[in-house]
Amino acid sequence: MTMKKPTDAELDILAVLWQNGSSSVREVHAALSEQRDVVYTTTLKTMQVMTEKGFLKRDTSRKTHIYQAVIEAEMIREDMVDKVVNTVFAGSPLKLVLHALGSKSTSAEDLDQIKKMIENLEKEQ
Amino acid sequence: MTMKKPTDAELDILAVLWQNGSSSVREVHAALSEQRDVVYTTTLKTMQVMTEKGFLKRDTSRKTHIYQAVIEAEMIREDMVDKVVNTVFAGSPLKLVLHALGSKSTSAEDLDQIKKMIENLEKEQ
DNA sequence: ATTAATCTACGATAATTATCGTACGACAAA
DNA sequence: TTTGTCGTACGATAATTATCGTAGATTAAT
Repeated sequence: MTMKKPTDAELDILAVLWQNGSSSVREVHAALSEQRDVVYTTTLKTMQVMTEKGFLKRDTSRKTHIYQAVIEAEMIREDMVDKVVNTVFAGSPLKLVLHALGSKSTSAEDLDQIKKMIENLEKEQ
Repeated sequence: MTMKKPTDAELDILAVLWQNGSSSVREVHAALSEQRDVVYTTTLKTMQVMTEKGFLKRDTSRKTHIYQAVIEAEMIREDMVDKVVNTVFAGSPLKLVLHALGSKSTSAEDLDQIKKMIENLEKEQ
């Protein structure tokens, strides 16, 4: 009973729902349109398909259906990170971490949090 | 002239070539077979298509062609990490880092390296 | 020289994704 | 009540991926 993984386009829609919470197609489409060109009915259709697949569920009690993510981000993080690590980072999580720290500007607070995390990990060992 | 991104199956093949260096189809296929079930000619065909796309180039001077990756891991890291961060980590690189540190057992040496990296970043600020 | 093993070429097709257009119902405004 | 807006349903199809099977060439082994 393994949940099939969402496609690229589906992932973008899930991201919107995770970010903003349950939304109408119109709302999701507005957010998507900021990233790339897409027609309204394409978004609609994709969300309907995602509902069939079990990724989303919806409230149809009103004219404007409200969609909610069923699958949670936590459920696919592991797989996605593994894939990235095992392909473009030669299987080394360390490289991924160093890359993430290096390429993106990380705030002082964030660095603090990471240091705390490291201290905890060192205690465990 | 944007390089189109490799598909999932293609990425697996690239990973093998990045890891082991230029290889024959037979060699790549052997590595792939350890991960999942796939027929030899499928691997062959995919690698031929990848060559057409410009992801690979090959030495055909001998009977057994030797394939080499043209695209480098560095060229698509950014995009892949961005995608992961923006979808399953709510746009926060920090969350990705904490996740990577937490879920995988990180060695003391690795933690040390990260600490050094953080110190350097703090100096810069 | 046969036979067997190893490879590439390549067509075919299944499967999956991504995109749109059209139809049509509900509802509100004029 | 007619018209325009907003929404869903859904078929169709293009585009892309993924997978195999078969044919035929080359090389090695007997």
